[in-house]
Amino acid sequence: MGSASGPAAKKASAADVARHAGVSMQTVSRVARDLENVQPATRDRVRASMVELGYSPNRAARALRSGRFHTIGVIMFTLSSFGNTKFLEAIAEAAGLVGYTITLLPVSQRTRGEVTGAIARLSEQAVDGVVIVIEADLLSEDDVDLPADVPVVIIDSSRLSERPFIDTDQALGARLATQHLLDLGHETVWHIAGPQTFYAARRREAAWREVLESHGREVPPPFTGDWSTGSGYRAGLEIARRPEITAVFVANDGMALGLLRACHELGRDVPSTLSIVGFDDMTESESFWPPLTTIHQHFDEVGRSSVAMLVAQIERTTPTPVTMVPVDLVVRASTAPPPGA
Amino acid sequence: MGSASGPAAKKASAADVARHAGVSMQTVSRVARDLENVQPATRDRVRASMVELGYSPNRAARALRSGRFHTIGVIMFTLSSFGNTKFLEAIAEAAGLVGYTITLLPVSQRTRGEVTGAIARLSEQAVDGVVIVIEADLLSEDDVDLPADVPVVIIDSSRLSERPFIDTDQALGARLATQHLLDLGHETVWHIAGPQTFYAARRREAAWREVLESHGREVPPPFTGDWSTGSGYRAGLEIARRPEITAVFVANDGMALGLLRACHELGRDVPSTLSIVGFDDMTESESFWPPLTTIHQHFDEVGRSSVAMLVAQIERTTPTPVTMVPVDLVVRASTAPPPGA
DNA sequence: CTCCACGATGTTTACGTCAACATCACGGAG
DNA sequence: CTCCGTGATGTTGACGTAAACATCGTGGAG
Repeated sequence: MGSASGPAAKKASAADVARHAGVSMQTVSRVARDLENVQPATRDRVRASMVELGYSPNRAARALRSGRFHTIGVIMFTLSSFGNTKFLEAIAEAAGLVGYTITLLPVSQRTRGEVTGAIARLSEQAVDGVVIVIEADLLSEDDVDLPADVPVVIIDSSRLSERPFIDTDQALGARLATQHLLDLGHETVWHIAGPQTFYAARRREAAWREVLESHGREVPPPFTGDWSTGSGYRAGLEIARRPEITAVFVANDGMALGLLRACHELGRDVPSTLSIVGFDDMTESESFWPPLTTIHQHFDEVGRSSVAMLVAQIERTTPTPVTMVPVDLVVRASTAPPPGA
Repeated sequence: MGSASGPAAKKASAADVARHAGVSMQTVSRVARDLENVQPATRDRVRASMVELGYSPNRAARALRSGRFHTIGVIMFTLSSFGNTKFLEAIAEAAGLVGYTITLLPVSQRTRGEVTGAIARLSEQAVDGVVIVIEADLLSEDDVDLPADVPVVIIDSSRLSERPFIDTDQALGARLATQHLLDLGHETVWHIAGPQTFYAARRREAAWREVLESHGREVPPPFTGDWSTGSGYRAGLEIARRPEITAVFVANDGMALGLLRACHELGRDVPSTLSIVGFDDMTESESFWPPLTTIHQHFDEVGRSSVAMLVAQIERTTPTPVTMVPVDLVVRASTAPPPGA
C-alpha cells in the first residue's frame, strides 16, 4: 500500500512534475537524465516531486524523440538447446550491464522462410540492433539480406556473412577431443556428428577428420544424429555392438548421453572398453555415468562479446574485434586407454 | 541487394507514403492497421507505395499514441533451470500468436531487494504487462507491492498473492510419485527435498508427507538439496550406503541424476535395490541410466495459460480462470518392487 | 426531385519527450 | 559603472502515429 497513488489517475508526465515543482518541463527532463547543469536545490525539489507523483519517463516518447529504444533483439530458433539458453542468459546479463533490455524475436520453424520473415520484420521491431543465433546455412547473404540499417551481430562460425560474427572455436574443440583420445592410445576415433545443416556440426566433423588424417589414421565413416539424446542412442546401439570401436567423439553431450545409455543396455563398459568425449559441457554432464569427458564451451563469453560488438555498432564506438572464443577440454571418467593397452 | 533503398535515406513515414500515394496520412494509417473502411483500389495503391518506399510503422510512435507496446515482460531469476527455460519458450510462443513480443527483465540475484527493484522499475519499462516466474517467498505482498496499474500474472502455486497466478499442481505430482512407490510394495518412501525457500519444494514435501501419513507409514526425515545435481549426489552418498532405504522420491530430475551417480559409484543397483522417482521430466531423463521414472510437468501449458490470462487483463476481455495444471506420472526403469518382494 | 444516411476519405490535434534556441540573473573585467 | 560572459532555466517545435471530428459524394426512400 505504501505510496498513495490517486484513484485511477493517469500516469504523471514531465509536465505534471514541472507544474508541481514550479519549474519547466525541460528542467524536469534534465533532472530525469541526470544532466549536470541543474542547481542542487532545484534538482532536489524536482526529485521530490517526481517521487510524490510517482513519475517515471515514458519509454515510447523517449524512443520516438531520440530514435533509440535501448533494446537488443535476439533471434533464435529454440530455447530448448543448452547452448541457446546459455547464450540468451549471457546476452541478457551483459546487455543489462550497459543499460539495454533484451527482446525475443522468435522464429518457430527452422526454415529459411521464417528467418527471412523475422529479419524482414526487423525494422518494425522496437530494437536498436539484433543478435542472431542461427546456423549460417539459413543466413547466406544471397537469400536473406539483412537490412543494411540495422546493426547486427551473428553468433556463428561461418565466414559467409560480411556482418560481424563471433563464435566458439569449434575446430579447436574437435581437435582437442580427438587428440585426447589418440593420446590415450586409441588406434582411431569414431564420430557421431550433428546434423549437416548446422555449420558447427560440419566444423566439428571436419576438424576431427583432419586430426585423424594428419596422424595417418583411418577415418571411419561418421554416424549422423540430430543433437537429440535419441539419435545418440540409436547410433549407440550399433556402436556398442562393434568391439573394434574403442573411442568415440560425439558432437554434443546430449547425443553422448544417448550413447551411454545404449552402452549400459548392451553391457558395453565405459570407459574400460569404450572411451567417449562429448561437446558442450552441459550442467548435467559431470553427473552422467560415467561422468563425461567433454569440451567446455564458454557460452557466457560468447554472449558477452556479442553484446559488446553490437553496442559498439549501435553507439558507434570502437568495435571489439573478438571473433573466436577458445574452449577447454574437461577430462572426466568416460575416457581411458583402449582395452589392449 | 533486392530493394533499392535510397542512399542514407531516413526511414519513410506515413506522411511520405501518403504523399506518394496521393492520399491522406489517415488513410495510410488505416491501411497499415488493416481496418475495414478503405476502398480496395485505394488500399492497393497505398500498399504499393508502402512497399516501394520500404515503409514500416514506427513502434515508438504507435506506442506513444496508443499507450500499448504489444510487449510482455518476463521476470525470472535465471534461465539455467529447466523449468524456467521451458516457461520462457512457451510464453514467447504463445505471446507471438496473439501479436505480442517478449522482453526479458532479468533479476540477477535471488534476493528480495533485486526483485523489488525490478518490479519498481516496471512502470518505466516498455511493457503492457508482466509474467513473474519467481518463488512466492520473495513476493509476499507485504514487502513487494506490485504496481496496481500493471497487469501481472504470477507463475507460482502460492496463494499468498492476490494477483492472478497459475502453476503446476505440485501436490498432485508429489502424491502420484509417492503413491507409485507405495503401490510397488515399498514400506515407506524417502525424500530429497528442494530448498525450502521455494514454495514448490515445500508443496512437494508436504504432499509426500501427507501420503505417507494417510497410509500410516513412517515418515523418514527428508534430505534437503538445492536442485543441483551436486546436492543430489551428496544426499545420494548417504542414501546408497543405507540398505533400509528402498525408495526415494526426489524433488527434481537434476538431483535424481546426482543420486543415480552416487548409486553407481557405490555399486547400489537401481531399481533392484533402490527405486527412484524424479520430478520435471526434463529432456534428458529418459536417457539417464536407468531411464528415470518421473513426474511430467506441462510447462508449455502453464506458459500458454499465463499469457492468456495476462492478455485478458491487458485487453480487458474475459479472463481465463485456469489456476492449476495437472501432471502425469511417467513410469520408466528406475522404479521396481522392493528387494524382498 | 429532394433530402438524408452512410461509407470513404481528409483535417486537426494530442500523445510525452528532448533538442535547439531564447532569456535571465549574476559577477568579474575593464 | 558598464558590459559581457557564464551558467541556470524557460519556450518552442518537432518526432510519427492514431483518435476525434469534419467533409464529400453517392444512392435510395419518400
